[in-house]
Amino acid sequence: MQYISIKEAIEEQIESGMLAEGQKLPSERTLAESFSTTRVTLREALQQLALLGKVYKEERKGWFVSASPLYFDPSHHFGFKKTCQQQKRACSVKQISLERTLASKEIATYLQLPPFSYVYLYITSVTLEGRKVALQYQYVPDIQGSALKEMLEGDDIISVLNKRCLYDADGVSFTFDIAPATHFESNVLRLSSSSMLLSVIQTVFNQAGTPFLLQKTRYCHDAIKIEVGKMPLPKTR
Amino acid sequence: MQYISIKEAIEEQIESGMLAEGQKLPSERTLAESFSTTRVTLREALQQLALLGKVYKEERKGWFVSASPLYFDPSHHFGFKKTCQQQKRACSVKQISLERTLASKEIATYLQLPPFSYVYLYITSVTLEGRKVALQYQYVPDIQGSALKEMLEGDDIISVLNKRCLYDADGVSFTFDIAPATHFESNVLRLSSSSMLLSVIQTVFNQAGTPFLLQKTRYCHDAIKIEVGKMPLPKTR
DNA sequence: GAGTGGTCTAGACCACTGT
DNA sequence: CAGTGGTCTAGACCACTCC
Repeated sequence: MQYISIKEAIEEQIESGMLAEGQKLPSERTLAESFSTTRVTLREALQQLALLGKVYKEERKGWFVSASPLYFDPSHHFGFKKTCQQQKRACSVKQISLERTLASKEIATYLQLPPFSYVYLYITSVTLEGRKVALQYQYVPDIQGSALKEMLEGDDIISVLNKRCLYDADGVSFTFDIAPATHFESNVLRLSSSSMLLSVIQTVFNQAGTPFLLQKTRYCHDAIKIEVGKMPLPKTR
Repeated sequence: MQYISIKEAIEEQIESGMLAEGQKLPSERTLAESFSTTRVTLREALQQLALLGKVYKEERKGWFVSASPLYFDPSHHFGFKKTCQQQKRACSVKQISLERTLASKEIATYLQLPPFSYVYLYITSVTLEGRKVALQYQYVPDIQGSALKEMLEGDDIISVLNKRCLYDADGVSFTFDIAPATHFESNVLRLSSSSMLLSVIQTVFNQAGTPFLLQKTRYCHDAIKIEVGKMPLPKTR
């Protein structure tokens, strides 16, 4: 198993600090030659490292050393901005689109809406220290959704909704999954079309027990780790 | 992108019911010939399907169609047995090993133990309708751990511990992650050494707020889905 | 023993990136 | 335009499974 030893060799380079966080690895051809092997075998080794979260790949750009992850707690309704502030990470959340659309069956079920309901869909991207690491789809029922029209670039969706209706801070349920990136997601996050992304789907309830926000976060597993019901771990950066 | 259309062709065969749950796919060589391509490209297509959770692979056995998943809620301390009963799935939990061992740094941190503490490590495998789909590592501090000696094959660890100390049903915190299977895990679950497994790490607290059980579940993502704070979804099987 | 998946070689062409 | 990653071909040998 040649690719195992190649994996370990590159891993050691990273652990030892020879390759810094965010640094680009040499080209696949160069690396393959270094290890006297072919690109196929080399890519196998890199894919192992990607699974481990040590490296990641940008479409047609190359392979990069992963930075230390952000810890995210989906049992809160905090946005990424607040989470990043707490962990002293430089993060920016950018609007991609905002539209009113017919709720899919899945969305309607989560939000307990009747058929043919409309929802507002607010899509944002999350950039952590220069790298796009997540996409967020936020679905708001039509009733409160009109509040979003007043929203300004950079506003937190929860803050805006909070002006309209109070919510119960404990009222969050969530789901965890894994799925390959869609075409849209690959484009935005600059991933290969084959990349896998993890998903967290959070439903936020108001005090009456009615769901009023569905938040689906699709993220790169090497960049964001899920920590439920814990304080963020002390970081070593 | 030939592998995309191959992926979709096989996917359609599965969705249409031509390939039943648990059924073995034809050999890679046969499939490659069917699609007039090489094994490399074909395996790319199958890996995509594996990411989607539609198929899975057993080491040196071949590719199989995934069955519908079990929904597991880590915010409870229910074992798999109870979860399976609720969802009317045939599941068996089998002991692999039980030993007293020095707590690693990670385990000691989670269980809030001082250095050089001993823990009991109870390892079980979870078989869902004939397929091994998960491994569980359960760590119990030395104090309560001796109770495990009385445990019989098939006993639930929580039930046994419950005789010794009461616990607070809400006192569960947990973490998600993803990591490649270890050598041991590949062997037990019959996976390729390269396979990725999802992890849930649950810490169960007693009424005094002291952690008394750490439970790490390593599972195949196509076979088990995480559902937090929800009732199991209605199944269509 | 035939067939399988696991691993690997040594190329190739294309679309795209960065300069 | 040179170089890169994305994709693909057409083989090969080995260890293992299944019959």
